[in-house]
Amino acid sequence: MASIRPMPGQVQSIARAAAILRLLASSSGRLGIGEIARSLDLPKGTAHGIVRTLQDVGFVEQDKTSGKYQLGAALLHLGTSYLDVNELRSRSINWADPLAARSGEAVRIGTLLDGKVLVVHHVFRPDDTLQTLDVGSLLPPHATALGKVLLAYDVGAANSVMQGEPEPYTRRTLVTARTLTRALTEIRDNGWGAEIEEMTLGEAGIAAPIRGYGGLVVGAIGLSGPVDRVCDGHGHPRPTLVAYVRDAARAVSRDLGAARW
Amino acid sequence: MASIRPMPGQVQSIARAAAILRLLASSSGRLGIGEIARSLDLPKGTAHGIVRTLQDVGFVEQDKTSGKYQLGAALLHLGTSYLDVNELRSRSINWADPLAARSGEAVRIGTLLDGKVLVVHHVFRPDDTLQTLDVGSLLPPHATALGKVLLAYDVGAANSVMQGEPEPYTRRTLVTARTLTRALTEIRDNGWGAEIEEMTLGEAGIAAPIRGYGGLVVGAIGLSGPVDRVCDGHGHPRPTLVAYVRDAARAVSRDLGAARW
DNA sequence: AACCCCGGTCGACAATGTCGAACACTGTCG
DNA sequence: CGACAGTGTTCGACATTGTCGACCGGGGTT
Repeated sequence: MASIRPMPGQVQSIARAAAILRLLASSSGRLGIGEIARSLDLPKGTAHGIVRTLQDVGFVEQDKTSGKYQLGAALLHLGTSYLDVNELRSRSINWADPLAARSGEAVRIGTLLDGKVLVVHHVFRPDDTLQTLDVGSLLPPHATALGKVLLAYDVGAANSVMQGEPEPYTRRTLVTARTLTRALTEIRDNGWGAEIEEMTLGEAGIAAPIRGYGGLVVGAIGLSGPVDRVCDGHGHPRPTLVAYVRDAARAVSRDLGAARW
Repeated sequence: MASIRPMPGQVQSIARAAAILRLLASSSGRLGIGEIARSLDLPKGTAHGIVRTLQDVGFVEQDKTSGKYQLGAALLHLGTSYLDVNELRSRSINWADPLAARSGEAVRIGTLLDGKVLVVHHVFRPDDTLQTLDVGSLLPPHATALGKVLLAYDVGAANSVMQGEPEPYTRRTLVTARTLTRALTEIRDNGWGAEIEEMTLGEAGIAAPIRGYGGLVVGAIGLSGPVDRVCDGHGHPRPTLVAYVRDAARAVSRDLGAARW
């Protein structure tokens, strides 16, 4: 195989199947065999064989009329099964609700997946309504409080993010390597991080790292809401909210077995 | 392989990988390589190669201390990506909320996956609190209103369910082939179905089929709640609620392109 | 120290999946 | 209306690919 990895054994048919699934997930909507084969630089026949198998196991479905393929229902159950097993999530739940209640804001718990922030738990803002559950969503790491905290403790991910031109969502989004690195070191010094209108105007967030068994950062917990509620008059995150978030992060870390936190 | 070969070509390494994922999903908790290999009757080395690849693509994770494997985070995002594309879900959302509001009960939309009911959408009971979101869960088909409706229009699935000793959850659960077939024909005659304390005591549900493009049943929508609210004094589902459910099902079917409904 | 389990590795063999051409079909263009 | 450019799909020959079973290195328990 022309792949760059002479790793100790990789089942490339499985790797290709995974690539197809990722492709289908990224390009929202249905894809044809030709598009799939072209995007992944595979012979049409090969791609078809893989897709047929994926269809047999329920990982992809085919729209009978157009013949195009999309993700299958079996993946949904696998995904939620992952949530049931995920220790970060299960330990967080008990602490996320109180944090949302005390702060009055929406709370999310995320972990790093492939350089982006995967939301594994989400508690709605207590009073409000009409919020969309974004468990399972991928958030940009450089423009969210959760993401920046996670990057601060994962140099590899931080580097690869800075390699690839972070997208500017607002004027305040950190896009240069210099500003990002400075923000990350500041987060490491403080033990928490914030984001103010870097993702969407009028919104701000506060997050703190969650540590697992060996003291390693395995996730982050944070809240987000309107700037005027999250920040004080000086444009800084309200200290009380910061304390709430840090307390919650510490509590989850303790539950996960992180010794000295 | 041990399976028969009626199909034109199956990439068995992918099929095996899928089997491993399903196995990990079903047996909640972590599994070792040995257990996996034994359960699927594979050589240890082979199982290891597949699992290693699945780990590289993020579909499984390994607990560093115990060495055991569990589902990976990448599946969560794939699963929710499926929800974004799923037409049944996207069309249902607009009608599920009103149904929940009018009826005052929780609403769920499900489809058949591998003989069970996969929940693709879930609207909480309006007033109440403390409900767990079970999007992505698998419900027993023979003991839920959604399930029985789906079985009524899928003879294949109905047969395989009756083959395999349905589990009795309460005394009223339908477990024999005779009672089940009679219930299914009744559902077909009426165009809707109900379930009263067949899954959990004190709970009842009403459901109606959702039809897709060719008039084929592609899912079901239903509500569930306490018996005394869902049923009238005679122990029958309240006609008004039934009408609500049927109207919602018709509306979704129309959105999906089912002509004469 | 022997044992038995674990997960992980390696290499030889051949069964396996890959590949590209050809098929059947659709809609569109000239 | 015929040719074309698409589509998804099939098929069979080839050799690349993944499989397999023995072997390695550790941790527990006996």
